[in-house]
Amino acid sequence: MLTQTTSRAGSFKQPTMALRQAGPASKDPHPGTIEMMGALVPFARNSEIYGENEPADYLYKVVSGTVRTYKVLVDGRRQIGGFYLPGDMFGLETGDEHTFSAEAITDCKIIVIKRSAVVALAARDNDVAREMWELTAHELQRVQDRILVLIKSAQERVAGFLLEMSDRASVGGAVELPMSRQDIADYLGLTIETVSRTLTQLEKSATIELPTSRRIVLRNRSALTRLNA
Amino acid sequence: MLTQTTSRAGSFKQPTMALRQAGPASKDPHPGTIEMMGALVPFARNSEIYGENEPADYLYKVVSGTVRTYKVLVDGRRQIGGFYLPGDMFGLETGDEHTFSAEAITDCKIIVIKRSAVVALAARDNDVAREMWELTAHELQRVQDRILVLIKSAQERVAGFLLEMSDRASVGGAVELPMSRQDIADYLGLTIETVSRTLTQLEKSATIELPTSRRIVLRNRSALTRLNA
DNA sequence: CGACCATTTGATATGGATCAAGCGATGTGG
DNA sequence: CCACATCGCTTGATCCATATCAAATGGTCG
Repeated sequence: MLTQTTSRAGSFKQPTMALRQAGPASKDPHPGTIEMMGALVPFARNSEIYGENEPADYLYKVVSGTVRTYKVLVDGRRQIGGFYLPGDMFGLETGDEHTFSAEAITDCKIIVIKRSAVVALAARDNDVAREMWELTAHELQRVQDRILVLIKSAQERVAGFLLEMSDRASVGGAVELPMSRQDIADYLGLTIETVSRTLTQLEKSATIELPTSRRIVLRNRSALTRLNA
Repeated sequence: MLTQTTSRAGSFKQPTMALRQAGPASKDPHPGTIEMMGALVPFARNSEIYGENEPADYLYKVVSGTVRTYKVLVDGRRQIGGFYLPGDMFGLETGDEHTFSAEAITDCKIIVIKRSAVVALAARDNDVAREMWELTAHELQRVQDRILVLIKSAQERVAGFLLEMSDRASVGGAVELPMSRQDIADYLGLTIETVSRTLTQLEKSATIELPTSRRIVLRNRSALTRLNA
């Protein structure tokens, strides 16, 4: 069902990074403290950040670039869990192991934070514990919303996606898509052909413009909102 | 798309309950403390426990019976967020308002816990804060899994549902379904007809038995697992 | 320029939705 | 206690949105 487009280019994984350990960060913490506890690590386009079933020893925060998390089913279908843009945290899935894999879609700079340090700190500092709770709750909200997306029609999914991205990756009137059609399809639970067709359809109805395949101008936002049902 | 089967029978909502307030529970807390802070409230079959967009002032834990959470889209489609059986907590969605509604599928007894009390306690007690984090993370895990379900075929969804329910509501070899076909359909993102047809199909292939429509015997669990892909 | 990869476009197939009856269990009123 | 209405479920016939298969186009990089 999926033609394994997912290139696994320079699979270099956890690059034995010199983590600046939590050190003095333990005193005087405040909201936003958590990211102070990590090291800034660069990841190349298409490189793996972590793999499914690996121990979830780290949390991640995007500084620049875009990340996708995903899961590949036995039959090859790939479901993208989410796209993470600068400012977003990811990797805070539940248990001891990651339930998704994560890859850099573009070259990225990512803050990598040792989970044990956060957990230890959270045990002493309520603000940190609450920040973790809030981050998890926020992620829960995001995933809840995705469930609603997956029961909608192709038009509704694509319209919703465009609106979502325009809120998150808008650069002067246009949406700049860092991800491929295959990524979008696997995110929305559609095929690339359906995504492509839906976009051209929206273009023909003057709802959007497609200067290039990765750049989209929303011409009629209310029409999209209406489609979003 | 949905023939609003969702009866709103005795819509009596928050029954001005005399909440046994947190009182002495604030001292000596330990894992599992949270539920000690609530009152046991009965809800009748099909009654609303809370509505979408209502302030999320309470958390809930099922003692007996079954609960569904759901959301109705503008066009009438209904998506069930989850089924909650004895021992399960629900209502811990993110922000200040519930993003789903909750109804009793059967007569229920439910522990109702004031959120503000939990939050206040969590601010002082790390174990409580961590318990909340874990509960939220657990719910996140559950919703993550549901996303994968929604990209699968009808057979896969139904097979997965049966396996899930047999782990959760098995009574001596048979699965006892508290919910209607419409509930199952709205949970899996299918129609009642497709759910029904898939079940008869599984019955014909001797994978399951259907002594009654609400009672299902799994005859060939490995076949279901295989279908579950 | 030519090879390659991403995207679009076209033709056809199909799984599940929709529309429409039928059927069995449950409950109600005569 | 039975006739009948109701409700939840199943089954059948048809339709349609999206997948699948296939090919053309366009953009990028050596």
